[in-house]
Amino acid sequence: MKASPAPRVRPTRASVKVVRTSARAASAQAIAMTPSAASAHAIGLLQEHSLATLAQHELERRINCGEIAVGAKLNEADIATALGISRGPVREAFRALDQAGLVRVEKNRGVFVRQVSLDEADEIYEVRAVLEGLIGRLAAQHIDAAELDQLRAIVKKMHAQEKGRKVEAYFALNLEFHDLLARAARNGALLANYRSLVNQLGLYRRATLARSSENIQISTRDHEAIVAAIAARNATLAEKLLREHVLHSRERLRLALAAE
Amino acid sequence: MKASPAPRVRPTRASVKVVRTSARAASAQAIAMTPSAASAHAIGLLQEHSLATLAQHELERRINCGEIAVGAKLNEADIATALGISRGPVREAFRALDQAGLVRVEKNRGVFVRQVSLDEADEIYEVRAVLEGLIGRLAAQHIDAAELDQLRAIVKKMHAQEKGRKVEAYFALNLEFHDLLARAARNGALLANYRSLVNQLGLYRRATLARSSENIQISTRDHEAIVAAIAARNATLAEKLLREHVLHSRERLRLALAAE
DNA sequence: AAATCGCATTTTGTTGACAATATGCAAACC
DNA sequence: GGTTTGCATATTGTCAACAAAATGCGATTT
Repeated sequence: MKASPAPRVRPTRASVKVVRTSARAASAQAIAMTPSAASAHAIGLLQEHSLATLAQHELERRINCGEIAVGAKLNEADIATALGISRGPVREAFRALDQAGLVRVEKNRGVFVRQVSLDEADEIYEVRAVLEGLIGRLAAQHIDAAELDQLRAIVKKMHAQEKGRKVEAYFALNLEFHDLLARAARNGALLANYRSLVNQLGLYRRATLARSSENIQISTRDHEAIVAAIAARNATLAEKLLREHVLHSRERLRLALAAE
Repeated sequence: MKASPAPRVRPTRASVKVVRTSARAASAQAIAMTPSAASAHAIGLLQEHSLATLAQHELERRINCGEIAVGAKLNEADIATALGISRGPVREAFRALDQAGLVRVEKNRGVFVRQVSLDEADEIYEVRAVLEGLIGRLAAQHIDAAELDQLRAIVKKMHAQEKGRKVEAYFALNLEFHDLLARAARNGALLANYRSLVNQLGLYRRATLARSSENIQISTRDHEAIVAAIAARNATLAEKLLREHVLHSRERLRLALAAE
């Protein structure tokens, strides 16, 4: 389910009609119910998440962290009982995940975690490169000081990891770096498409292997140059650097596979 | 969750096991069942489409052609009875459409055809511009002679429409032109993302109005230059022209709205 | 008269049951 | 021996009923 942060107009019955979550929370505060931040958060979760979206996110998590193997078959009944729900919401989650490119649904046969071949990964990387270029261009124009600081902090942490062999930690930092940049571009459609591609790239069967062989030092140098270009508000350079950075990543991935 | 440990490659009974649809169809031909093309197509449809995907495509069609208004509420029960099915498949279709960005699902309130604001349309156009640029670059490299001919035929038809006021026909040709180009790029991820964006742009509330005020002559000149660049295998020029073509379209859309 | 409250109705969320299809094994057949 | 055929099982597709929430209207209160 999408975020739909905005309008929510619904003009009917303006008197009784509340703007829902926000107005509801506001009135609760006005009456001094003072719900703890925790319970308020829980209420928000229940209001926003149906069992279907819950199942969707949980499956997404398990697929991304490798808990569910690529290519594995997802049994409706098993998943339903594992999550303590019925098959209906699980099926709905499957449809969303299929559209997101994380699983493929074969009628009367089942749903399988999508396999991304090397060729497909190449294709995805090529699209990601131009999107990332656009991210660089827009981020250079729209990023604010706080975000720039966060960017620098992430690069600093990357340096700290450089010597240690904590590849997983570096990988997480890398994701954080690029997602922060994508948000700083201030373009919702771009952000959604970027995240979708990254999600699908996570499916590439040997991604784990690739992580370990990625040349962290080079990658970190890339990141430093990118931050510098964005801090200097040089949109053209940021675009170029980010696009090339993605293509370099693809090249490193290819070399790592060839070296096997 | 049982986790289905193994990828379940299904190696068992290699003799009987078929690779499904393809092998099935092949064996049918081998036995000289010779099903008529029509019935073979029907069988394929039934094998591939569940009621959920059927509902999804039907709703997509009705939304795209304006039969279902932007912002309209989609009532589960109504749609189910209208399609002659139950609510389950309809709900599954909703999840897929939500993920595709065509509708938004609000828990306990219903699903609504997504409203795309002018700002959002701008954002989508900006993403589409870089994707279309990549399409131009790749199409210049990979397009074959038959596709080039089709491209030229479409442009020719556009010229024929130029004088007539058949805006709808021109609009359809325009879609066909760009989709053909997107296919010629030979990149599945790019094609999927491109189509998703175009689909969402179709939701822009005044798209119909914009079509009529779009300067057809300029647009057709753009198309001719694009075809020329691609025929000359000039990837760099094709990329530039297509990106600018999209941005010009956005500009025309903006002007048409401002003139209201 | 305006706002609030309560209740009937409508609509969505979830579930369990049933039907249709595919899968896997064993017997039969050449 | 290898292939086909039939049947038991498992899994998916669809449906209808139930539960929960929201909506809309009218009564009540101030």
